[in-house]
Amino acid sequence: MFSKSCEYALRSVLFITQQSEMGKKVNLTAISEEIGSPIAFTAKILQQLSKNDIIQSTKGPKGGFYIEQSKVEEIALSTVVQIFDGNKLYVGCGLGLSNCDAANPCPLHFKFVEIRSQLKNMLENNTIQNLVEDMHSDLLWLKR
Amino acid sequence: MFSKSCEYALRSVLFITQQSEMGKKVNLTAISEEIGSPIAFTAKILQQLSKNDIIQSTKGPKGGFYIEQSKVEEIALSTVVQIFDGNKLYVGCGLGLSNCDAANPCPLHFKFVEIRSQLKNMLENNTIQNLVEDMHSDLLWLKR
DNA sequence: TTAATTTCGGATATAATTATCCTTTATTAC
DNA sequence: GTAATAAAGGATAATTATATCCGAAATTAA
Repeated sequence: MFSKSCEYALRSVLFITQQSEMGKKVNLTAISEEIGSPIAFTAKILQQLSKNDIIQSTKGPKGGFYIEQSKVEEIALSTVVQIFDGNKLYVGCGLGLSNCDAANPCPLHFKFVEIRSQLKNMLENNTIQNLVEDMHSDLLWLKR
Repeated sequence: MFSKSCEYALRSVLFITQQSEMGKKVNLTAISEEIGSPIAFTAKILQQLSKNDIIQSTKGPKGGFYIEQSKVEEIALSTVVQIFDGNKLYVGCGLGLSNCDAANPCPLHFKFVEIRSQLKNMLENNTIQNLVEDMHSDLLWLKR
């Protein structure tokens, strides 16, 4: 459904948010261990998240990654997904036809439209905050 | 959503079905031209479909691919998707966590479960026949 | 039997994704 | 200022998905 990059990004963001809420910065090593992702690859993901202004970072000792509360409240999951996977997930034809749309639908068109719009809505209507709220009951689930 | 292989497979099956209903076999060249797919790659897809007993084939002049009416009526889209993409589409955690399930859910778990089950149901509850019925009004949509 | 047509199957090539390695830059503490 | 820590960024490697090529096998028609 999502690319590995996107999955790692979402998990990283959730972990960073959890730690930021406790006033803690986290470094690359801690993140990749916590979310069970390859460390060097995760570094690239975090760079992307940082460049796209989802998370913040500071270099040097006591440095690491963190996220501002305003971002936590404002940023939807769709924003993160967009950065890594674009909009291919909920845009385009289920059969891969480039000229398929409502006016000229392939046989699967309308069946897909509803499912995709639900997925889109889910990602657009849930902020990072919404997810982290659900996390508090169980802190173990980020490990793979 | 689906892999290229899976998309080509679904489109091939639809075209073959359409032609089989008119009593015609179709060869590789015709299929790849009709559905707009790379010819040699499509050959591999058709081999897979044939080995998995979705479609039939005969070699030699006047040979080609066709599909039995019983298959058209019985085979669900999920069967084709399963062959090429396995069940990764509607199974497993949205965040890629291996130990995520209803008993130990990640934050996205229940939000994904419903969307995925809809997708699963859509693929399981629609036979090739169902799709081809929708095709008759417009024969052009398979071209990409 | 020969030639033409068509699928089958193995080997290989290309592209995209995932992943690693290493050097540079910034920051902190001493 | 030196050493340690940590992110940033460039180069490269490994893996998977996508795609091509070519010869073999089967079938048909003449």
